[in-house]
Amino acid sequence: MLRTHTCGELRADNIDDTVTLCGWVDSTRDHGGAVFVDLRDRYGKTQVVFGPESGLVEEASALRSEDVIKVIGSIAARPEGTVNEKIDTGAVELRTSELEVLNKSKTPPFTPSQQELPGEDLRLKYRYLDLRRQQMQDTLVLRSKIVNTMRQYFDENDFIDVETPILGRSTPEGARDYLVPSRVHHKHFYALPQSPQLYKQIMMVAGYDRYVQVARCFRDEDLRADRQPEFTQLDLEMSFVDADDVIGMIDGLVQRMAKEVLDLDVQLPLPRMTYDEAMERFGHDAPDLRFGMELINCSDIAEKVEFRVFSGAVSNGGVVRGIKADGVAADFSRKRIDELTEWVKQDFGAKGLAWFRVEEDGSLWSPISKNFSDEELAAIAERMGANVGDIMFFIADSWEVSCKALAALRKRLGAELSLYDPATMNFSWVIEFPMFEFDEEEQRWNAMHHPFTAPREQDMPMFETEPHSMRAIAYDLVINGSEAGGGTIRIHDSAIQSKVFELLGIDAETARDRFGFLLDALQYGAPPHGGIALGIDRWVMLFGGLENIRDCIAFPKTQKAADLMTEAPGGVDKRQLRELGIKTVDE
RNA sequence: GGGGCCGUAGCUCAAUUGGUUAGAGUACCGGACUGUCGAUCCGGUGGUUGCGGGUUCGAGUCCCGUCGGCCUCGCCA
Repeated sequence: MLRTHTCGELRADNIDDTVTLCGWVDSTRDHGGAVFVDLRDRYGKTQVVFGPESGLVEEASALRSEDVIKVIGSIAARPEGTVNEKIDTGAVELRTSELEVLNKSKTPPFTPSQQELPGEDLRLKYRYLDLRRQQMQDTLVLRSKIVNTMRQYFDENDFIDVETPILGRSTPEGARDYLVPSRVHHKHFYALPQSPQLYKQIMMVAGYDRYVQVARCFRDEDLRADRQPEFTQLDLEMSFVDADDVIGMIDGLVQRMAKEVLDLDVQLPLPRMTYDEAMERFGHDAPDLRFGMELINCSDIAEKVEFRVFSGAVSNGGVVRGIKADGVAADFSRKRIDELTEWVKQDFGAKGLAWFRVEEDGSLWSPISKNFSDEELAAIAERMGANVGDIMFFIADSWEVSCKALAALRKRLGAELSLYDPATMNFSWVIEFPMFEFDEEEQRWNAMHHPFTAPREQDMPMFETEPHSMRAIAYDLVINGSEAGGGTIRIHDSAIQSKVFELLGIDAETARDRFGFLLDALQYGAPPHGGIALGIDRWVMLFGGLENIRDCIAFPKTQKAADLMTEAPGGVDKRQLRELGIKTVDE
């Protein structure tokens, strides 16, 4: 080692020690006769002093931000009154006797310690500088801790870590695949895995009854603040289990993670709610349970009123549902309400946003209140549990639109009105998801999770009669209103698998073509099995209190899926394309 | 593919809402200074206002297009 200590470990105990430190120049304070340098590495900062006796003042005054240097000197207590309480090494300083500039830095576009964060494009272009920032280091350390804790936990529980292929085969279902052309087989392509789903089921057939993997997954879809084209899952699968076993295993992980990472005691079992209840009460399959403001269904009252917007929505098979914000009516100007209205219209296709304010006398006021009788207004107020000063928002629309719009409104108001402490952590399960959802555009059924998800035993007779009512043995882990993981018990019976394929419109030939290897495997002694995948990037976001998935990943992509540092994706040589049998087209 | 916000000195921002020579802090360069820790003080360099077009006597400001970053709807079994 070029150094004897790190920049974060020297204390009063080290006084009079001769030490060698290496690191980056964080800042310099040049007093002419003496120069002070804060030397930084990932462990901390240490003040390095170049006094006149060192003979190094001239060299030291030429040091600039991010130069990499090595210094040798003795540790001394700082003079009375010059102790720096802000840093752990603030009681001591290094009196330099030798200075070696290991590498001079160009003037950086920004420095890791500057108070104002530069624009994100610049941070991504110079990611190596951005990663020197304390906050990025803390996050990557947190991420490492989370992954290590997971690995350790599953190792203790007899899981076997198995790597599955990155080069796989495209399956048209689900997200868009990233494709990799084959040089050997022209016109044929590998697909990068959206998840190791099929492989892990094969591992169960192979008798490795507890599989786990930290798996990179790829989906070529548009990005969001919490979505990257490549992301990491903690993927696991277990044999001879039911949903309770998988949920229980993850419960234990959550408890341990909360304790080790946040020193938080979590009571088990984690609460569970059905999908139907979540949609009814919160309009979302991953409700944030840190605050109330639940959705309240007023359809039965609304269907009888004169006001066509309300009654018409119900008679057309829709609903009228609302949420209530307690005691903050005065905070909602017409302008603010108009903004919310525009938002639910633009983003969720709502036809409008009705609202009522509870006046001092307890009556409801609204631009539309003249369309309601006093009795009807009273009924709404009673159903909503309205009190003086409350404001209520209603969506009169299809069930789906009411869910989307109100869930989004609830989430937004919850944050804007500070209805919860952002530092709180809430863990829960949402279970019994629908097996199928109907694709209106293509007029066919889709698997809500994937086509290998097992239906509940009692729902089997509904294949022919009401597939929309069938519920899957599925479970999503929800943390603070985010889906932090999801899994299912799989079908291990080929007769049931056939019925699912049939309903999904996948004929036997197509099924063979796409999943033949899995169907074959399931016929050679497949144990009952199921599993789950946890979104590691999101766990880091949630445990780190971060708003942005890019801050959880060392080298993330922009919204257009580009890497600003490497400038990927990039063009390739004609020769490379020729070898692959690929021609590009101009638009 | 749709909606929205943003782009001015290396960086973070301002520019009296279309009006004189585009400013400040910081960084950088030079000078002074032996106890600072956001060092201080003095001086200085630094601009195709993302790019292209248009409107206008006049555009950083308005309009159109385009590139890039972010948020979002669709999409993400």
